[in-house]
Amino acid sequence: MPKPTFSNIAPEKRERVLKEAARLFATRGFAETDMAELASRAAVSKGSLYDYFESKEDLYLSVCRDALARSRRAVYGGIKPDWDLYRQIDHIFRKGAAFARANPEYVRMYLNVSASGMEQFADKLTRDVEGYTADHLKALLRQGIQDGIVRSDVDVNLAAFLINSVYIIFLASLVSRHYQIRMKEYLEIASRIDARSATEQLDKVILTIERFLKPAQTRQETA
Amino acid sequence: MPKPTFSNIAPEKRERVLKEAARLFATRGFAETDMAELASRAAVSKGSLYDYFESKEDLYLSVCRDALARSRRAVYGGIKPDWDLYRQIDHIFRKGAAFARANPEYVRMYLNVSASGMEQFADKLTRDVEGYTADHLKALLRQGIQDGIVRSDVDVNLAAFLINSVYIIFLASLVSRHYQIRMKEYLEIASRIDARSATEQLDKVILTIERFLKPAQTRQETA
Amino acid sequence: MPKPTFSNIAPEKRERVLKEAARLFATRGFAETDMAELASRAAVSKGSLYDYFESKEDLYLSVCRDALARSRRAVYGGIKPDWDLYRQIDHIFRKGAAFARANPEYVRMYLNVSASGMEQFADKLTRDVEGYTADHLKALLRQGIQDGIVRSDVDVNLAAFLINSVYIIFLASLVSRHYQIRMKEYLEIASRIDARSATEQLDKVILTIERFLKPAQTRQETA
Amino acid sequence: MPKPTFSNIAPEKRERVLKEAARLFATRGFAETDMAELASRAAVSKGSLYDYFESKEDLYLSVCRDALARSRRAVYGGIKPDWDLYRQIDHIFRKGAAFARANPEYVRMYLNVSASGMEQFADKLTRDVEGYTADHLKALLRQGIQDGIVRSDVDVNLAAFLINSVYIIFLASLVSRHYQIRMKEYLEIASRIDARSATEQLDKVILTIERFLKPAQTRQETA
DNA sequence: AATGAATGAGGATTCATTCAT
DNA sequence: TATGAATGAATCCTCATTCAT
Repeated sequence: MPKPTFSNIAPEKRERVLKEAARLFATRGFAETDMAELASRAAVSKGSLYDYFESKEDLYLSVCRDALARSRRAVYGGIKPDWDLYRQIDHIFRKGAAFARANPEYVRMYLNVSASGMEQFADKLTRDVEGYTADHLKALLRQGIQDGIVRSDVDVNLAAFLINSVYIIFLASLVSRHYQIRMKEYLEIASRIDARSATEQLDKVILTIERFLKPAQTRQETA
Repeated sequence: MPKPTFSNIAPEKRERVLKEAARLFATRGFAETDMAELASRAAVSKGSLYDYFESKEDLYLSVCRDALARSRRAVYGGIKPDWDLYRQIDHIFRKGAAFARANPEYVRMYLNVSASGMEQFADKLTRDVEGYTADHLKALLRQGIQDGIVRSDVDVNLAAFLINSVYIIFLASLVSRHYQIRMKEYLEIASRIDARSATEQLDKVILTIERFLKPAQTRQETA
Repeated sequence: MPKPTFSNIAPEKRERVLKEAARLFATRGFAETDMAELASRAAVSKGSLYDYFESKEDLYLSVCRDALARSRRAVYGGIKPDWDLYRQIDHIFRKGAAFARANPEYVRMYLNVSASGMEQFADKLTRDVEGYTADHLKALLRQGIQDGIVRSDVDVNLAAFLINSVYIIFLASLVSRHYQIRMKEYLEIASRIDARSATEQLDKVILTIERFLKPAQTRQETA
Repeated sequence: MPKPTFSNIAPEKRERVLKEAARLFATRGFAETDMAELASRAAVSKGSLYDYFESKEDLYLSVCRDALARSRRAVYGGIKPDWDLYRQIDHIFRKGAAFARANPEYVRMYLNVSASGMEQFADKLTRDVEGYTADHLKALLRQGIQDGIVRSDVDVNLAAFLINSVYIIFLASLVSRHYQIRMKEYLEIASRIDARSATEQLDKVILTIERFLKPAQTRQETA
């Protein structure tokens, strides 16, 4: 909830503020981000920042909401409703990974919301963020079972939970130092994780999810 | 690396410092934790804290290392080497969940290391933390394949990565507000996640992992 | 000295600005009053405020002068020149108290001028405010002595000073938290000071002043 | 309620802080006083100020309480319990005036508490300050009536209220620009109010109070 | 005459760390 | 080894005033 002033200013300025805020919050974290530095990077005055947002918290929340909208557009925007579960999962994972590579700051900010001291933001953001994805995945799974392309003994809620967990950790592995190191340790990758190696792993992950979901006969056909 | 002084003081004081530090860091996060408050909670003087540790960073790192040792003991301590993969996974997940419920501060600190601004700690901790688990899981998987209790088409590294990812997210869901809300959204749990409902979900998760790993015939036998 | 612009605008707007300024200055004090808040309460733009007045100081001064004119009209307006001292004092005290109850903000602003940091305003306002009252009271006292209704041994200047002092403190006791508490402590009033109890005390104050001024024989007659 | 630290530091430093705080608060007022300037004047660091006091408010309150104790000691300290009303009033007014001349900052701070925005301080200080004086004056008046040195038709509470009102305004006239100008206007004093002219007026004020309180016969004897 | 976005100096408060005792 | 007073840079936020429209 930015102040009304924020919608009155030049769109480029608005973009600049949101973008630099995301970059800084994603680099330093909420507590360590300095409003003065943010203002100077966004080429606005400190005072203006407070004309646009009630507080640092409000700014953070606004950036998160903006990030959410953007990522949803980027990941879910191109989906055709008639695509089946597997095509949609493939699309979501690939667009998600591409988005994470192009906008690592947004994924970092997502991860930060699970850190200590960020509960206030989780309370205001998480249900919104996760509810959408959860509903989407569950609907797809249910339809998949109905259509016979998903094993009927799959627990829809748990499967959605697990698929999204893998999604989160995979994206996190593209943007957070900790998860990067971890992924390299697990997948025995020596070099920096570049687009190529990321895609390579992504292929395997998607395949694994499919194999896990498809009914026995279907799987054999695929193999 | 605490200073030598830290090993000379009374063990109860040492415990108190580590415990209160973990609690505070896990509640507030690194940046927001106040050394003065920490000192007062641990009933030592601010000066003493700096007699024991080089800096706030050093203290944080020491607490993390201590936490790692404790959690490893709690989770891997009771494992008999001759247990097979499934028995070990069951043990690890259950002990891990119990540990997370008993010591949420340690899991929270783990999560914090993936947040922005914590890269310095990830660089010093992550490989250690993850390497051990990764090696253990991979060895088990390899042995499992050799013994014919794990599907031979499983990619060992990726499977270890995925199993551990699920483990992390599950524990996170027991201690972090964000992941709690998320889990409740996915698994459609209305009430607080208590020991009972956590175990219930855990059973399903463990079962799902098994089903995913076991060769077709084995799975059919199980069913 | 508002700018000429201020006399060109709609009278209702002029009133609104003066009234809201008085209310806010009287509530927060000069330093703590925010020109932005004032503008929004008066439903004018911040820019307009500076079209009407040179500065915050100028606005404050203007409000004080306006308050002075209003209070003089309210208190001295209804006096007939042929009334004697006692009738006029009675009238002044009662109209003054009524004015204070109806417009506490003006009396509060008067009190504020004696606070630290307000010397600039005292220099510009006090002589004006006090000179008028002093002259009036002294003239009345002199006439009273001449007419034999005031003790001849009364020091006119000091008596005027004391009468007005009592007047000030009494009005202050109707509008300022500090003087309210003080009055309740002295006069042992338990409840809020309402119109009834204020009038009751006022009667006694006026009577006391009369008794103090009247020559011995006159006083006995009165008793 | 300063923090315990404040009682641990060197007494000279403690005095310095209280004294410079009183000076600055009395010069600028609460809102306009800068903690940084105060720290530098008291030759302590800004941080230390916050080791001694919870906040600016706490510091202000502490200075007021200290001022109250000092002024009470200065004014009421030398009184012998067997002195009669008139001797005590004479003593109080003269010591009060001397104290105000020697420590104008304390009287200014008293006046500030009645200004807008200072209600929080009035709530915490006024009853204490005024209760003591009120009780003292009322007891003296009651005793005076009993002893036949005070007119029996005097309303004790109101008389105490009025005497103290005159006391307040008189002291205020020694320290506040506004009340100084006002006094000069009323008493037609052209020059600065120095010790001599102040004492001169004080004599008259005390005499007037006496004349107002003494029974008719006594008064005639006095005259 | 009116608007409201923009500015940046200013001000309260915090906190890691030091050091004399 | 223990203490806790001292420091001052750092940081969030405010606000009088200006000025382009």
